[in-house]
Amino acid sequence: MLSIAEENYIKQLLSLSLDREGKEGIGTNELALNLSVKPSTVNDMLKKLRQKELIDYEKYGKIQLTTSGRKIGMDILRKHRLWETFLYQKLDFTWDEVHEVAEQLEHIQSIKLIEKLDKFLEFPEFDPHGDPIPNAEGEIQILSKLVLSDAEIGKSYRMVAVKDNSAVFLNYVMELGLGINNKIDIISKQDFDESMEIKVKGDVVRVSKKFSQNIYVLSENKN
Amino acid sequence: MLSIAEENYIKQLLSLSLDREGKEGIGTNELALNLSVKPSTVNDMLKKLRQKELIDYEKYGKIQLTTSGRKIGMDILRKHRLWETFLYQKLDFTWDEVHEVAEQLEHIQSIKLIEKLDKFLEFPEFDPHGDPIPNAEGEIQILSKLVLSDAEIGKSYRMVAVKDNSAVFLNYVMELGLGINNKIDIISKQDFDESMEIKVKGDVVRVSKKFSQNIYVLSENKN
DNA sequence: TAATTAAATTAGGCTTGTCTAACATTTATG
DNA sequence: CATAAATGTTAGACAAGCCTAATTTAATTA
Repeated sequence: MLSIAEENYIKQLLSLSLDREGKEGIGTNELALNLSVKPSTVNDMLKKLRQKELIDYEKYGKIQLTTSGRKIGMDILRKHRLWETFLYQKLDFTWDEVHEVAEQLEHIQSIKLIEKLDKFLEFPEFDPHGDPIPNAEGEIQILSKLVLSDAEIGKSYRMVAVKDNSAVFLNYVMELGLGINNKIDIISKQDFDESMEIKVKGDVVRVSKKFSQNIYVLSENKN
Repeated sequence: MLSIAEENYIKQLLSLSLDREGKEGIGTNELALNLSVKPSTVNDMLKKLRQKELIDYEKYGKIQLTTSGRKIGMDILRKHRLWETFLYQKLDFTWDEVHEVAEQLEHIQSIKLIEKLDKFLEFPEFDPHGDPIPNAEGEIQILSKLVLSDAEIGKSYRMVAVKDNSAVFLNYVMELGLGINNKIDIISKQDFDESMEIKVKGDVVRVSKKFSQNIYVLSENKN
């Protein structure tokens, strides 16, 4: 069982390696900066994590998660994103409030809790920020979400999250009858102002660029 | 902000003082036993808690929570019992599984979280063990729950929890149309086998002693 | 490539929360 | 009421995680 501190190092390593798509390894200073601790502290922890075979790392070298380190990181990320989804969907937290609390909740140790939470939330695929939730095996959906404004004419998508979380925006979204998991067909796009016509529940509506940039969708088409 | 260790000491002190209805204070050894640490460790912590004015305590004397210590303890107890209720009611944990996980969840720091959780659960008054949930002011309902078998003929009660949590029992409870918050009128009691007739939703049914000993109720009568 | 800058490491120290072992005080009992 | 037993306290040690200051290694650039 890892301590909260250890979990936070692993999580941050995973997050940094996801950002850079696993190219080159991560440095001590960089990790220190992201965790708001001093490099010397990171150095101590690196030795411990290497000892536990959670990272590959040698003196003055770059840091990389091992397979088991990565799995643990994914589990934490999964918990974080499931809790964010819970706070957002069930407790009416706003988009920007969820992160801080999820930072604490992600360290609760109980496999059963996460399984049951996942079920309670009806197995969500994306968190309220539109980021994919890893499955229990620590795998992340290959399909990555995109912004509605980048959608292609004639194709179908599924709304998975919103970017803007203001009341005005959410009200507008609701008025259009749009919600999480709704299907959206792209009817046409205007080159002039980049507005687009979309079909939602049988109705065709025109939305502005500003609007479509704040909706995350997932492609429903064969890949 | 208290550490998790500090919170656990306060919580245990509160729990012990509630058990003995606040008579004499609590001893170092006793506390150590309950927290699974050594008396010397407790002694160190006592000095710190006194420093923070959370306990009244002097060398070789007994320990008592101060008003602010008690308030903090009540807040933790409130969180613990709300989380237990959540796990039980929303995530389908069983009666005996909730405690362990709630021990962790009770230390999450977010007033908003607890307020929203309370609302989500529709302001429950009792946890799945039938223990009262302190309100946001750290007050506990004066009305204490009792076992249905101790109810008085002619009076009305409200079901607040079950003691037995087996599937067979819960099924039986459901078959009778009985659920949390349902009103129960006590019609009669048999001296021979201590079975009783109760009225639930207009229907009068007879239940055994074994049954009535596993239902917690709250008196609905004037006090 | 030599010198400078940046990055990483080491050494030593601090706090928290724990321990063991020794000592002090209270309480209970013969 | 004196002493044994129980309870409580102190001293000193240790691991985890953090720090600062000094040092070493690697990377950049003049």
